[in-house]
Amino acid sequence: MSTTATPARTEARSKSEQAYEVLKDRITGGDLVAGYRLVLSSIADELGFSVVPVREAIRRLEAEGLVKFERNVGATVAGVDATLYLHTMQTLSVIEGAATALAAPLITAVDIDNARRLNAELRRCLEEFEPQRFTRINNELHAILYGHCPNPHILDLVHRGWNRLNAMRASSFDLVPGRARKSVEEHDQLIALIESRADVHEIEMAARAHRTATLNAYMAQHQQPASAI
Amino acid sequence: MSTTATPARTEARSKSEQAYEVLKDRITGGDLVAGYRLVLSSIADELGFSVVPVREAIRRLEAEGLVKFERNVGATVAGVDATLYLHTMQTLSVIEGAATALAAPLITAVDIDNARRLNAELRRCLEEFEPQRFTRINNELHAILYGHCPNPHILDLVHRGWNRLNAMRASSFDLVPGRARKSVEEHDQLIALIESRADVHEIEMAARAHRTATLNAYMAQHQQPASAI
DNA sequence: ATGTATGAAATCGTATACGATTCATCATGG
DNA sequence: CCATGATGAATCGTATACGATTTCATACAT
Repeated sequence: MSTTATPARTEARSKSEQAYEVLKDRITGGDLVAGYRLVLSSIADELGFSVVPVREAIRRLEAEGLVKFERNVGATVAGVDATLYLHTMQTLSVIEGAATALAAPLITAVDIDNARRLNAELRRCLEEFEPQRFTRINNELHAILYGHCPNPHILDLVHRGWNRLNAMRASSFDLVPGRARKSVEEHDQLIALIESRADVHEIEMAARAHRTATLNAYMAQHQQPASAI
Repeated sequence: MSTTATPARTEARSKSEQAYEVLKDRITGGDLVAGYRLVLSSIADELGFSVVPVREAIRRLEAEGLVKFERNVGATVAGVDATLYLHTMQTLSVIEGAATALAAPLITAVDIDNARRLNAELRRCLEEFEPQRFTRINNELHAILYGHCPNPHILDLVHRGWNRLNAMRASSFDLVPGRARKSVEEHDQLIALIESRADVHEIEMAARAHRTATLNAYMAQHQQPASAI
């Protein structure tokens, strides 16, 4: 305690980080719709900070692709352009596929159990029609599968991809009607593959295909050509 | 003189960007050795700027992994830890493989010609022993192969990966003696594969293997276990 | 009526100033 | 002699202030 009253805890995160967390949560949580304009002074006032840390937070969000920043004009929440969605999904298919493959050899029996439990939850969400919950559980399930990836860079890229995707409200499954059910089945196959210690390359391709299938379903519904990889 | 003499050209980049460019060039150019300490006020004085834009530039470099930043302590040029090198190479192998595969169908005959010319240059660099030039030409050659990748996210990740790698002086080939010669041969095979419009998956695996081979050579020399993917 | 010039308002960009934190140094007691 | 706590310098974190740029509305001329 430096002065007397307030402990001034050294572990307290900086205001830049606080602003970053708040804005990130709002964007990925869907509170801020795409195209929403982020004005530095307004946000600063609301948070009780100065504009400087807010500015830094926004630049950081820009680097992660969650907001678009134009010089001397301002920042807006990144839009959901169809091609942007395509590119994000494609990138994530590659990265998450690799992450899942790298994590597969290190997965434990407990992880497998948890994954199966979550997938059962997903089935229940389907029956009771809880899309919100479905999306959340789906995130957790995949996080288990790629979580042991020993390469922090790749892990970081996966997280960024998921963030961007979550920011695009109507998270994949709302967009394509029949997709969710198939997705759950693919989870079963993928989990079985990992459990059996299959070839890492096979696992990678399965994980990639799982995501690419969602993408293709989306593309088919929106009548656009899908590029193969 | 901002009022009358100088038109105050609107195209001038902001000081943040200028600082970013300068620092990035110094780091990737090898002028700043790993571990070098970046003090805000010193850099600001040297560039004639205030600390604010310099700070922003450094945070941006941090996001790209070129500098390490510690709160209330300062920034240092990111180190060349062996495991960091491994992780960066592994990530790049995945990303660049995908980028090359996605770009392959869009490549032109001119590109193929240029690639072959550059690879011939590489051979000459080997004979005349010009490692610096080899690294530069090698960059250009790969840039041609993945350049047409239609996914800007993936392209961006590739560039970041190369930046990080370039920042690690002793760029791969100085580290492993016999590797460069084999690398040139693999280029020939990869170019032929792309020219023949081979299966994109095959191209992806070849491009990935090309980079993984460099990584494995490095690992073998440093007696560490290589993880398979 | 439409296009263009002019002005004001909004917002960003940067400089300066000061408080907060970390780290090293040194004195002090065991 | 070593451990521990105080003290100071170096550096980062943020607030405030002001200048620069963009944008939009308005008035004017064609």
